[in-house]
Amino acid sequence: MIEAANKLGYVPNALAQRFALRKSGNLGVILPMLPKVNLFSTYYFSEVLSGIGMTAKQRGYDLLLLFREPHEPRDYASLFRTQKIDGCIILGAQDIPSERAALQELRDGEYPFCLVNQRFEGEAFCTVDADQRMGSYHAGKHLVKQGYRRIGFLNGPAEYSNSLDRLKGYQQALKEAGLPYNPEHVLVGNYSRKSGYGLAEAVAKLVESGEVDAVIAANDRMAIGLMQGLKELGIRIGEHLALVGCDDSDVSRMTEPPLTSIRVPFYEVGCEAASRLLDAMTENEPPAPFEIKLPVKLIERASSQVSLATRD
Amino acid sequence: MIEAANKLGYVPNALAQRFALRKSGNLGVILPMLPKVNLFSTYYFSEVLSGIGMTAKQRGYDLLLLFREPHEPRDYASLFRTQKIDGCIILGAQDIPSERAALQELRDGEYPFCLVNQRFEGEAFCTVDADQRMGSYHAGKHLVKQGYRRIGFLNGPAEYSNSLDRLKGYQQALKEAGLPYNPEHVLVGNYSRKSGYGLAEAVAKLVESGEVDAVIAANDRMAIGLMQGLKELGIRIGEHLALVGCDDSDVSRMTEPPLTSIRVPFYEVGCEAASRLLDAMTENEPPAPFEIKLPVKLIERASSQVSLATRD
DNA sequence: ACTGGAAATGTACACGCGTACATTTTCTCA
DNA sequence: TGAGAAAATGTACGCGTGTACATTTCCAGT
Repeated sequence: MIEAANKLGYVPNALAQRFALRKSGNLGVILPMLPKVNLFSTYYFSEVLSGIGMTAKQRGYDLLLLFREPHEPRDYASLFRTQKIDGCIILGAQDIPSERAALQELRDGEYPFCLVNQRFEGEAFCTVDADQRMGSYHAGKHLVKQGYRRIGFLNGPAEYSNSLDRLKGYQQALKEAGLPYNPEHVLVGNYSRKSGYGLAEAVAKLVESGEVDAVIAANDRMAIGLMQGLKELGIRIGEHLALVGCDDSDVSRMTEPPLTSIRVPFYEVGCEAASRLLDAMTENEPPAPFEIKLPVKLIERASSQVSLATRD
Repeated sequence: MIEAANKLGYVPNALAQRFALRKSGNLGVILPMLPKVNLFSTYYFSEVLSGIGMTAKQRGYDLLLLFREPHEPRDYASLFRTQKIDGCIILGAQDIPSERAALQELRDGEYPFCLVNQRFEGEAFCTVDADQRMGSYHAGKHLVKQGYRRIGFLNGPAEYSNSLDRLKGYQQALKEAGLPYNPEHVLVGNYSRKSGYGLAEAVAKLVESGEVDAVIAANDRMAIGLMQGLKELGIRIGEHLALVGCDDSDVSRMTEPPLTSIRVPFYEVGCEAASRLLDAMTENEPPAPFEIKLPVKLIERASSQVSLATRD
């Protein structure tokens, strides 16, 4: 019977199946448009996306890619109302009112969703994140161990919870080492290479005045921009200044000197988010909120070596 | 009437609409799994994907992302048979028998599809590509103009048509400059940084024996790997050897010295592929094959400057 | 051989929309 | 005011599957 159908070339029509089941079978992935203006690294997105994609595939879901243009109103709920998706994962979310409102609407409608790399203070959403706080904590500890005592911090914008996490880890490392926290040693870029480059002068001043001998950057792109800017100003990384990045992206291996960085398991983050979300979707109760933090790892390279610290 | 419906909170059900119309409304994008093993650059995929995504969005199509695992059988046609997609764009296709068979099946079934950055000799498929041949031709001309006369070539595997295109452009540039073509000056990697790194010794020998004073690499990743390997062997780019990459990826700006490279309009490639394919899909005749080649542009940076060439 | 229950098979309907066609209403012009 | 055309509204059905329920078949136990 079944083999007869196969021989006749019958293939079930996914459209009709899904209509009958009232399930789209689609897992939506919402992500900001990222061409040209590479605020986020493509490395980050492709890793997370691959993780989501693999997990969804294994569990029989298709991936619907939903690009959000920068200033488009965030109406995630109608994707559910129109039955285009059965659940969604949101990448590159920001802690701004319109985003919060859109997410609250999802929660109130009991639509299953999961945030990646962004948490919202005071809200019990499902979130999978890397332990960014521990990341910059380890970076700070590492620099202290290498003998650096005047550690600056190059952070990203506050609308990303990761920025706050990283700052906390940095502060914690300073505190444990008995070093003072000085807000003037914290600079803020926007995660782009250019913003790092643009802050090179400010960092140079801090270095030249002896206020700072090491910098932790909140991502590799800014770290690399900073490296380039500092180089033009005659400041050599690994000699005049130690530098630690974050993401352990491809480019961290390609700089001169290679960049010490914090490895974030982005692929696993994607897997975890998809896996948890799909779990919640199969039991059709309102999904229980969770906050996962995956461990990160410091990858030591030459940019944070001991060279200058030993000289005083 | 219509406003009444809106007030009552009616939203049309996309599932039912599509079922009734017998159209999925989905544009499939097939791409190889790319985590960890970064044979392809994430830059390439995210640019092309963004271009496709924007175009599809404007025209009311959703994007269905279909990851293909390396050794999975390529059954693209059943995506159409099950009505999961109405058309598809294939990224990272390879010229190997199983791929050709899968594509021929699509064509025989008159399923609309478009290849990106891969052409198949002897087949009339729809293709959008960058003019890679002109790219390495310009690179060659540029190096000749800078005074280099012993130009080597670091290519990628032959199952990508772009590799052959680039080789042809390289040969053409040599010919026009009256320089001999020597197959021993062509090395083959696999587009990964590591493969470039691994070929550094071979290149070093060619440089030290005076057989080669410049190299064109088929992508930036291999060029950067090569740079790193050569550096460890004491050969300095821009001094002992000129180097040109291809892709003009982010990293080309981050190397030391910055890498001359060929800018490929990947975003536009994505737009063009999606746009043409959607055009073909709306007229529901069997799609007329096309082969588009988008122009590329040489971006001159320090890695191919005149420094050594002027010294002899 | 008869009964009871499990398994296999058959049947009818619902899902929510688009569409074609029938019906009603509105409008135009004589 | 009425005829005719044009527009608005109403109605019925089909799309291909899942599912619940009715029916039949099968089989074991007595």
